[in-house]
Amino acid sequence: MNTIKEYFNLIKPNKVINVSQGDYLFNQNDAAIGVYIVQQGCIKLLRDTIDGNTVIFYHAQLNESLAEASLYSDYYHCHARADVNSIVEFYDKESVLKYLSLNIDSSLKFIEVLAKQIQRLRLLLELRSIRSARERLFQYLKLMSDDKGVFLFASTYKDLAITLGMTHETLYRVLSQLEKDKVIMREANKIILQI
Amino acid sequence: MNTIKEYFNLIKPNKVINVSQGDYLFNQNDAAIGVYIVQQGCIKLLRDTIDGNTVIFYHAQLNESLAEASLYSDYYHCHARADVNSIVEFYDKESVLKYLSLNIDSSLKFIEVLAKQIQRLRLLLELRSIRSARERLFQYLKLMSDDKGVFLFASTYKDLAITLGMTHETLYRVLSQLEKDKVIMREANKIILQI
DNA sequence: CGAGTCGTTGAACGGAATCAATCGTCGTGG
DNA sequence: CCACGACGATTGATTCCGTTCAACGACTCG
Repeated sequence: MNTIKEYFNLIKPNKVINVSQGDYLFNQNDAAIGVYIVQQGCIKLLRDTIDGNTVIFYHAQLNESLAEASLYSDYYHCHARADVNSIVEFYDKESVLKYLSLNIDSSLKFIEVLAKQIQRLRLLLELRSIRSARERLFQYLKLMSDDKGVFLFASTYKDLAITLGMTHETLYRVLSQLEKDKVIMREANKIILQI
Repeated sequence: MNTIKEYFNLIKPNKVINVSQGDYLFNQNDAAIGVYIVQQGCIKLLRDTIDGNTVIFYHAQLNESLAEASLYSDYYHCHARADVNSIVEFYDKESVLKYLSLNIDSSLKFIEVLAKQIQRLRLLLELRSIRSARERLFQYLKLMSDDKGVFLFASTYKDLAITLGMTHETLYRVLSQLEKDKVIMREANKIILQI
């Protein structure tokens, strides 16, 4: 639903790229040559901060686009890394811009995708303004879980910690705290909110 | 340059609204009825977190649009408050969407504005991942200052503290620390980086 | 099998939040 | 017009929570 793929099908990808686990699709400050759509696997957008920490902006999943924001920028502003072996389609910038300028429906869809991105980023920013680690995690889980209170995570706890702006040690601690207080239950790769 | 105003001039605003200092143009969870462009003054987009803190997403200045991201959403996701007496133009959602669907150039410009927003938000998120308050402030100043190292702030120190995700007390402390260490100089409403 | 990484817990430290108090300024209303 | 209140700017003292450093078991992958 939040994918642009369906509105993007009149244009052919320039190429299809295999990215092995751990490899970078592109790096921060590389020339921004185009956008990508994930066909298989998952690409993570991240940046390294001056003090050696990491920020994760986005996990691009199946059919989701990435680097859209770089359409109007000369270089990429973050790294794109594959956590698992992944396949992505590449669309060069000129073709995309031309395509958008000819297909108003796609442009509108693109606007929608970008607007959603903005809301997602604002949400992350809001979360970061919650000082308490426990509360920050709890609010995140509440936001990200489905109506049954189930939160599935594709990624690792370490990544979750990064997303939440805390160390993984702190995350483990607040997780077991919340579990002890019967606020959550943990299973294989899901967390269940007790409401 | 980052304003949509110039590409938005074929459409007439539904109305022009005066917002007095301290008043809210709209509140979080109000029905999203349209977008606004600042004609005079400054509108701040903000949200309150669960623990009583505040997040500032954006300061919309002259000719900048606000609430664009709400075009595809049923309600506003944040508050919009005027810090000074301000005047804004209002464009209802349907007209804007219709206008965009008829004017490909405006759509593309809109995409550009949204892309810039995303990059700004990512920057803020990156800043939030810097743990040390001093370093966080320093990086912010480096990013936001001009090539002479001058950072002008329209707003107050308190708002700056909120933007940086720290208390105003902490901000004052690191400010005077940086000043003592001759990293910055402070004047009326500017901060000058010594490089 | 060993290297590497994730998940987990413990102990100690440090830095930012919190609480508190003061000063200056600005606007307002009696 | 001046007193008063509100709020921004500033600094001090104390507390507390998250980081940091460290160690260990489990698991995977080459």
